Amino acid sequence: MGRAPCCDKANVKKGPWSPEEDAKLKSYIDQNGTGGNWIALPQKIGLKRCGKSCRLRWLNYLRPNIKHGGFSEEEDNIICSLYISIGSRWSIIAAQLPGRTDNDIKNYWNTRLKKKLLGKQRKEQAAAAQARRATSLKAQEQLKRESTAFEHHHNLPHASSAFVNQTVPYWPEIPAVLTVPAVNNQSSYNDGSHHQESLKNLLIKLGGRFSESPSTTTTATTNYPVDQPCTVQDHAYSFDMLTGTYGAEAVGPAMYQGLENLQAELRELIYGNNPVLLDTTATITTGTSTTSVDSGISSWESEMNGSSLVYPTNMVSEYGNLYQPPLDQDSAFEESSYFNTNYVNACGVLR
DNA sequence: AAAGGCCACAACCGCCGAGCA
DNA sequence: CTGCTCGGCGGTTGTGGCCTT
Repeated sequence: MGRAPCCDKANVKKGPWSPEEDAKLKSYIDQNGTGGNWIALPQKIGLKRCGKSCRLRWLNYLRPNIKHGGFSEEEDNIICSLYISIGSRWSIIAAQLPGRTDNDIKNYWNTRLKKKLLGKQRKEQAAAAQARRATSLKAQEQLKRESTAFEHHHNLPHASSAFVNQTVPYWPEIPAVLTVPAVNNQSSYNDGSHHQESLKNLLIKLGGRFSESPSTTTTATTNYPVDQPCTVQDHAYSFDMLTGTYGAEAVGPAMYQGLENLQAELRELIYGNNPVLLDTTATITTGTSTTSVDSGISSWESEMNGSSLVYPTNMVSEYGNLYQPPLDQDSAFEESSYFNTNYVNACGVLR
């Protein structure tokens, strides 16, 4: 048995509000306030409306100082930035924009901002795909040359190594988690998992694809998912995402020596113009190897101030996942004045 | 000029959590 | 502790106006 309806559905009017209804509601609330009981309010003033409908009408339309339409660039940026940080918490986002309602912002996001982001994303996707094809081809050729030289040096029959015949990608998958800063004074939303989920959802909505592996948990060190297709980790390589170098236990590091350009290109490709991925604060575990690097808030902040936040679909899909800075970054962020000062330019992508 | 498609926005629906008896 | 009510929220739908063909 379901819950009792909030009102008698048969006797309430639905659909657009008439000016008379608006006037009745507004006049009553102006004089008496809501009385703390929206459900009873429509009966008091003789409106055949559901109490929730009255509340919504008041909050979204009749309330004083409500702004409609005409979002400024700054408002765009704030919405975008906060959405990336906290997800679809429209009421919180609305609280940062005086005169705007959560419904307004939600509509604006769904009808315009999201499309703007997608349009930009597609452009970047096309460019990145082109770059990746070129890089991949180059790497394949180099690998072939190295392999041939290796075989020749060790007097091995050509292409006898199973390694050569495997369809191993030239770079590892990126861990499936990523942490973004919390909004100041919104403690209920300061848990890292929520941020990860929000951003993950955003990227999925924008066309990305994520592994649902256990690595989506909030941990500073992440193992690659075991259910992924053949990846570098499967072959016991370690790969420093930041320097592009392979670990000592790697099976075939020599095959990658001399590929400095490739490393740089991969770094550019993977991290690209990406504020989070560019953050050089990862602890990345590839198989059995863990690579720790510097951590800090400042890099996130600086990147947030100057970079596109769009994650090209192909990067998300091809590399599977994003990486997560150490967890304690979240709490450090809560103590910073990040959102009081630094969120505005985060969406340069919109321009 | 008319029809169909698209878009923006208002409003509704249903779930959830807080507060209270 | 439990169950109920209400407010709040986010997702979804309906509708009217504008644009394109």
